[in-house]
Amino acid sequence: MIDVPGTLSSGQVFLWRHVGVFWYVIDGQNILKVDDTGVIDATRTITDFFRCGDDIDRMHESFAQDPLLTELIHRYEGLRITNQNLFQCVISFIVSANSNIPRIRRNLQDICHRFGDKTAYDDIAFCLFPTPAVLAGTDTHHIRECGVGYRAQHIQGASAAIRDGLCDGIDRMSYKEAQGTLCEMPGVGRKVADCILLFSCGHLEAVPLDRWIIRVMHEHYGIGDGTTPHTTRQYDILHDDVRDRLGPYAGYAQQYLFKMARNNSEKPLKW
DNA sequence: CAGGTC
DNA sequence: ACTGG
Repeated sequence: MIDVPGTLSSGQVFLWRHVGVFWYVIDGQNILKVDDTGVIDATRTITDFFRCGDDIDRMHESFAQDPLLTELIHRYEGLRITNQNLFQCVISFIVSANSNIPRIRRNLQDICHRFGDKTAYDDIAFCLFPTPAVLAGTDTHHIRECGVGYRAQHIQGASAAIRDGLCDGIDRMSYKEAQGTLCEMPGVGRKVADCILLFSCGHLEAVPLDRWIIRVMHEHYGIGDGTTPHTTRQYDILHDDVRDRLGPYAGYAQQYLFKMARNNSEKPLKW
């Protein structure tokens, strides 16, 4: 059973809306209609957005020797990793760098309202996510008006790269090969690449090392020193240690730990 | 200070 | 270095 609201509000998906008993998710040019069980309809092809094929029992077994993860998979039962539209995911996490989740949501909504096609579904008005060509052809001055600041240059450059085919066939690449491809885009470093690799490319060994996870890995596992790595080499060393410790479902483990860290923080979560 | 990058 | 909770 999928925990739909828990998954949508876990910092991996930003463009969703709760209307009545349904959730509507903007996923590229698609609108997904979701109820408590998962995706039930869509304006385009239905995607396996909640990765229903993942072997959750097998994941539980791989966490058996880890008391913390064993507790968290019960506390947050039904929390899933999503399988998102690649381009929207790239832009989402470029926007996320050195920002906060309420602001990321606002920035992405503004991008849809200014540059995405308007449509209606179930008599509700929606704006789709713009295509790579549209954002690539937009002056950075106008992208900046969405509140993204200096990230506007990165958004335009990454959009042009994807429009020109940089990421074609990325689903057939290995983790490292896909990472190298993604990191060619401006605004995409190791952490943002790991988000894309996990949430769009299905690489469950990808572990986005953000401030929260870095802190948790230090405090609960004694891995790293709790500070953000500032070179790719530092990031890679830490990533290897973290992945070795969390196992083949490290990406899932990361999402449970991220949820725990944020829920335990002093500040009430705003979204 | 915020799901980092150049 | 942008930006706002």
